[in-house]
Amino acid sequence: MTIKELAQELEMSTTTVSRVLTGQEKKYRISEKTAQRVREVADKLDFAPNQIARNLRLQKTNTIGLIIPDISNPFFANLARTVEEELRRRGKMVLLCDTKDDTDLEQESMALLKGRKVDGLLVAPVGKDSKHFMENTSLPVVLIDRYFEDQNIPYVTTDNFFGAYEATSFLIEKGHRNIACIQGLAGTTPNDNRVKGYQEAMKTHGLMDCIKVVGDDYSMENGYANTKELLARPEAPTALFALNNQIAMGCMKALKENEFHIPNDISLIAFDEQPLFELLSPPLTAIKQPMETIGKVAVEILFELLEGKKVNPQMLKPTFIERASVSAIPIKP
Amino acid sequence: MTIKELAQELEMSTTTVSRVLTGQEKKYRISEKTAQRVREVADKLDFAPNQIARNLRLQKTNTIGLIIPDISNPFFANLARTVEEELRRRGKMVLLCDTKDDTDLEQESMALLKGRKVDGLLVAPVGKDSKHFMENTSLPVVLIDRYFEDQNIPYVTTDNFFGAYEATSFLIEKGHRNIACIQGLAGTTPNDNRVKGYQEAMKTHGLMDCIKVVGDDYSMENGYANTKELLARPEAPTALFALNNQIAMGCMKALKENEFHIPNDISLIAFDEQPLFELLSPPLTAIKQPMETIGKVAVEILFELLEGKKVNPQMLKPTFIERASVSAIPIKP
DNA sequence: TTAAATTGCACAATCGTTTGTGCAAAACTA
DNA sequence: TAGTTTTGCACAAACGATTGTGCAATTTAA
Repeated sequence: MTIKELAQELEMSTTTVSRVLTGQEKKYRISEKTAQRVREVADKLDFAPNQIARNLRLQKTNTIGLIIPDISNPFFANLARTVEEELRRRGKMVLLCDTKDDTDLEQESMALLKGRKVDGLLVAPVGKDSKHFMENTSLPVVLIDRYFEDQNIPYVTTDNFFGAYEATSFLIEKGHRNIACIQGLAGTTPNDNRVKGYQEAMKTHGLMDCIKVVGDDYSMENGYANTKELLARPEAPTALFALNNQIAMGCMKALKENEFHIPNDISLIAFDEQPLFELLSPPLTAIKQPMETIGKVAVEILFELLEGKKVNPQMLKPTFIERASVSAIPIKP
Repeated sequence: MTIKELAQELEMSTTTVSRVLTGQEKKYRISEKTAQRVREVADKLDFAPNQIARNLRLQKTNTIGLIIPDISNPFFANLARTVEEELRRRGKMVLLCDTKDDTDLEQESMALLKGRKVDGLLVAPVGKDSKHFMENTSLPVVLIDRYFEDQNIPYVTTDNFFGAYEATSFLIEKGHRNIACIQGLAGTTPNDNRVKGYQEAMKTHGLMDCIKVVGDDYSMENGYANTKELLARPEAPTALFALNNQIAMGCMKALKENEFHIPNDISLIAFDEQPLFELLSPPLTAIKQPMETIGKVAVEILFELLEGKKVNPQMLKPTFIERASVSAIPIKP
């Protein structure tokens, strides 16, 4: 059913029908009687305007593209959830693209979404390459989680430095000295800031020489392989700091295989929280990123961008969740 | 840049340009020389046709709506992942709707997506109410996970009866008699079939009188509360069968609080697998649904529907993953 | 050389809306 | 009553693509 057919049914012009249905009856002086009748009949025939045609005419799709590296990672799944909710609340829908941590796919996704004339883009970039972000200046973009320091694209992220600093300090205060940090993708801002937080905490406590950063990927495999390698060293660390949830899972798998028990044989802290962490034996100490807030703020910023306002990047504080995966060890003299 | 401008640049009609760009040059006898030139210039100015306009003209959006109850549940997140991947491979994009287990939101989502003229719908329905599915007969729909027996809508699902039967039998063979089943939303097909599988296994083994089904929701809270209640009974069960991952998590939380140790004090099996289950102490025995296959098959069926073919519902076999959360107990005489 | 067939492209309608503008009829003013 | 203002609605042109059809120009056939 088109507006034309509806107009025919009503024996009036599409113009009038359209104006009533878009709530512009007063602006164009449609009589209340006519307006009533239009609404009534439209309702009865449950007419809904063709969005495609509207989009074409209005040059606006009320659609936002959401590009994330891996929706099966609870971190991003949670993000997607709040983003979808917020956008829907504001009358927009979301086109989802999963880039599988692949820069090419990310680039392709951006092109596809741009071709579909989305009103804006919410991107948790893979992070290694940023040039395609600069080529698409016409489209409002807000970055989430990972961002680019050398570029002027608004972003929302966790204060990764702070979180890592706090966690590392906690380990040190518990008496740990030999703390290994297993990192994710080097070169991406969250990773690098977490590493910096770790390093800074070590330095502050005079443990400059103990700094040990290994790994190169946000994956379980990376956590697994590097933990294995660390355990094989003559001076195995007394504590591990895994820079994301996947890595932490790899750590746990390796520890389990080698029969290293947490926290007696070794301590573990993970960046990123996950519901099951609480239920592990022992429960896993973690740094929780404020996912809900991140999603909400990202949408807010995007809307400000759409309204042509100036916006500022946002850095949100994470929460340190102390659980039983860290043991106190006597400080060696 | 519109096709009109491009045509002006080339000094020819939009007709010709369009025909070349849509690969119909032979059909309409455009000379190879002209075609070449069009492609060249289009490429140089990197022209991309406005999808909205195409959509309107072609009455087709190359977009599929994906409606799921909760993207933050790993089960659905994994589903979303494979669905997105498959659809992209076939040139479609996905509009995501999270219904938060709310029938009203589900209904609203369907209306929104229909208004946006998606080519088809992939829905993991909340499951309590199905009338809105019947009202939208015009749109190809494939149901995932939950479906409606009294209606003729194609679906893809796990063989829930089989999975539950197998798991329950396993417990019985290990010597368990007092096995409690904590269910999800009664009235939804997956739940009911799982319950039936449990019941059938009990009956087959002469344990008709031991059947104990409690609970009413696919949530952690439900698992938690009912476990607490079960433990408080004079005859606490020796094994729990949690009908999904969330419920299982609730069980574990309650068991932990009451200092019931798995598997010595009580055994636990979960319907649904999750990466972390393997890393628990002890690792959790689970029934794994073939998410990848489910996603792929759902997309396949949807495409057959789009091509106007007849399709059949699909029921896929789950995999039983035996781990250490079940203990053998001596059989009482 | 002329008629017929083929080649190469353009005109204009269409998809379903929204909206600037125009024009009667009704209401008001003097 | 004649002129002015207000009211109520419709015409037709966009938005940017695709496509059935028509019509010259060229090639082929006779």
